[in-house]
Amino acid sequence: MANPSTATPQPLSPDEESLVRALGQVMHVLPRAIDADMVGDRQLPLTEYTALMNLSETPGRRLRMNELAGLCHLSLSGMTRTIIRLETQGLVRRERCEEDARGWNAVLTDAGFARLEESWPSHLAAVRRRFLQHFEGVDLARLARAFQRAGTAEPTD
Amino acid sequence: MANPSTATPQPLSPDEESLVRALGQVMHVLPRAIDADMVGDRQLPLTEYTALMNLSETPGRRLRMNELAGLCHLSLSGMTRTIIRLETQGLVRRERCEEDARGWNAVLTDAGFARLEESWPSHLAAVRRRFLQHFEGVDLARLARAFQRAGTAEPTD
DNA sequence: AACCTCTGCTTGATTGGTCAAGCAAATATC
DNA sequence: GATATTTGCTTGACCAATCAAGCAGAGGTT
Repeated sequence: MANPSTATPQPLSPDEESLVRALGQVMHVLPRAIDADMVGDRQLPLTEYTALMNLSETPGRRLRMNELAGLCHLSLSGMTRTIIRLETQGLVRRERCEEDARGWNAVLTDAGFARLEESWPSHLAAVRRRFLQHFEGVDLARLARAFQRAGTAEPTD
Repeated sequence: MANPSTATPQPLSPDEESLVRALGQVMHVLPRAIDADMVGDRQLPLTEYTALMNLSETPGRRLRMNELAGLCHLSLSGMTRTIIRLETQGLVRRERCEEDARGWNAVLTDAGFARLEESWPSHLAAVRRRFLQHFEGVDLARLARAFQRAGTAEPTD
């Protein structure tokens, strides 16, 4: 990508403009709102909830730090720190990886699973109230595909 | 909000589930990608760009800290710090507010405006490539309205 | 088997944000 | 018009994330 903006692209149309602005606002408001709902409700911040949730969906309820970080959209060091927080609460335990002694597995404890079960209704409700509720009548599957493209695709140069 | 999750709401459908996951990813990836494009291109981080942009769209190219913070989706103290960064680069100047001596106006300097003009093609290109491009064929106006609701609405209890 | 080099994770330093406390000007109340 | 309260912004303390450097185990090459 030597100089991606040699030619100035088409300015945004009014619809594009308001979509971009609205997305900016949602990206700011939504995680805070959901996090606040959950913390107020069950004392479990969104980052930690996400980690527990991803662990719970996995056979053996365990994941390598690497993979978990990817699933949580966190850097490896951010993940380390999150797991440490969870470990001190007894919600997660770390075990050396059997096939590769450099690796660690984060393992969901029974307490962690219980905590997750306790929290998920609160999370679910927050997601519905704060987000999904406002998309009645929108083609969700199509929208999801568009977001997946935007989230994963490399930009066309 | 005494206990918003007394009744467990309906679990997410597969479409809802993947929309939520995809949104999570986009919220993580998109600002970083755009910011990286812009920093690589013009050395102007997204937060600072947003501040300059909002100032430029205003009569007199000036705004009270309060209003600017709202437009930039930043806390007042976060805004103070951003403006300080911009001030040391000479892109913004602060002036006591005439009608209310407690208040400050952030004023876009000529250098700041020039910097913005220099950067906006890069920002525009990034937004198109990283985001809008993936929404061909989607009803943008309708989508924008849904996001506005999600961003501004108080949740229904 | 001794030696790179690579990989998986942690740790230290920094950053960009938040909240709470502080300060100075404005406004209301008596 | 003095005092109390509120408002607008800044400052200090903190926090959760990042990046870069470090360390220990794995794996190849000779």
